[in-house]
Amino acid sequence: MREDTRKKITTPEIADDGAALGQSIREARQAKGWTLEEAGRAAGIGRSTLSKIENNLTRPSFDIIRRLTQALDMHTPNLFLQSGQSGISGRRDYTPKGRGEPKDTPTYLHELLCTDLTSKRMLPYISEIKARDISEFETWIRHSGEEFMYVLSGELTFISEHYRPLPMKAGDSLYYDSSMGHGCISTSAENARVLWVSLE
Amino acid sequence: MREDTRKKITTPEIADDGAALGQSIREARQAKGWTLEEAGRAAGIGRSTLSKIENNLTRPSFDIIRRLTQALDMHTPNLFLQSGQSGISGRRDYTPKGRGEPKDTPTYLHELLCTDLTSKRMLPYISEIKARDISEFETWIRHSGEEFMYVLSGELTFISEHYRPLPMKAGDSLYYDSSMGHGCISTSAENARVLWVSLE
DNA sequence: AAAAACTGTATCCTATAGGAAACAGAGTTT
DNA sequence: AAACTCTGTTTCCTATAGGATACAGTTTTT
Repeated sequence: MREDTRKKITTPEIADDGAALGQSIREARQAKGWTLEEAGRAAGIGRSTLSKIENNLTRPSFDIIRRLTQALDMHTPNLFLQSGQSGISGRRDYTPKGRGEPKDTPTYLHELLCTDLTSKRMLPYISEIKARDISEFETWIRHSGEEFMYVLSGELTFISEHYRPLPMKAGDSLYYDSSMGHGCISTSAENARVLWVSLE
Repeated sequence: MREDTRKKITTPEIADDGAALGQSIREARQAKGWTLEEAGRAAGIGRSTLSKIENNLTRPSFDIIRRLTQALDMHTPNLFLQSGQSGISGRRDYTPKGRGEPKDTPTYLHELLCTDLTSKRMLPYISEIKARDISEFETWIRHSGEEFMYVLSGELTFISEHYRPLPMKAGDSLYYDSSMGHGCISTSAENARVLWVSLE
C-alpha cells in the first residue's frame, strides 16, 4: 500500500435525517440478488456511486434515486417517511356496518370508513346517491388521484369526460383517473349505494 | 453591467427525463399561495435553489426534494413517474358484476377487478373465502402496503399480529397495515365474500 | 413619482455528487 | 500457490448542487 501524505478529508456519516435510505436500497438490491455492478447497470449508474449511496456516504440526487427505485421495483412512498412517522405501521382500524363517520353534501350522503387511522393513504367511504333527474347535474368533480368504486345497491349512471355515460348496477365496479372530470347520478327509483376508495 | 469575458458555460434545460418535477413543485407551492421565500423557509432551502428547481435548471438532491414535498404536503408517488408512463391519466375501466378475472389459490377464490388498467396503483378484487375450520390456518400473509376490506356477505374472522381475532360480518369494513401478518377464515356455514382494495 | 418593499431570476463561489479507476478481500481456476 | 475473477470500498477528479448575493421587474408606501 502506498503512503498517503494528503490531509484526510472527512466526509463520513452524512446520514443525518435522511436516515435509512441507503439501507432500504441495499435491501431492495439484495432482495433481487443483484451485485452493485448489476444493479448499477440496470439503473444506469456506477457501482462506486451505488456503494456510497448504500453506505450513506453521499447525498444522492433525486434523479439517481428515481432511477434506482425503478430498476429495483422499490416501494417509493416509504422513502419519504422521515424518522419518527411511520404511516399506519402495525395498526388496523375496524368499522362496523353503518358506524362510519357521516358527512353530507347537497348531492351525496357520505359515510367515511375507518377514520381512526388518520395517516392511511386510501380513503374508503360509502355514498348514498340521492335519486334525482339527470338535468340536475352541474359541474364535474375533479381532483388528482385515482378512484375505485363498487356499486352496493341500486342503479346509477357514471358520467365523465372523454367517455359516454356508463350505466351501472349492483355488483359492478369501476376504476378511473379522478383528475378526469366525473360525477354520478342515481337512475333508480331509490337511492343508490356505492363503496368508494379514493387514493391521494 | 460589467463585461463578461469568460466563456459562457451552458447548463440550460437539464429537464431531460426527470421531466415535470419542477412544474409539480411550482404547482404545489402556488396551491399553498406561498412565495419562493416562504416555501424555501418552510423546507429549509434557499429561494434561489428553489427557483432553479422549479425551472428545471438543476438536478436536485433527493434530500432537498424530500424536504420540499413534506413542506408542501405533496403527493410523492407522482414524482417517480417518468415522462412516458403517466399512470392511468384520463382513463377508466369498467367491470360488470361477476366479470372479473378469476385467480384461485388453495384458500381463496379471487376475482380481480378492472384488470385492463395495468398501471393503476390500487388493486381491487373480490375474494370468496371458503368455509373451513380455524385449525386449518397455517401462516401469516405479509406484504408491504396497506389494505382495505369490506365484507359483502357471510361472516368471517380476521386474524392478525398484535391483535386478537376480529369477527366480521356483511357491511363491516377494515383498514390495516398489510406488512403486519394477517389472514382470514370464514366462520359462516357458507363461503364469505369480501371486497379488497390493496395498495402496493 | 421617488423610495421602499416585494417578487422571481441570474451570477458567483465552494462543497460535493458521481464516474473512472485503483484497491482490497474472497473465492475459483489452472 | 500463483494467476484470475469476482465482490464491495476507497481515492481521485471534474462537473455541478445549492447558498449568498446581485439583479430586474412589479406593486405598495410615503
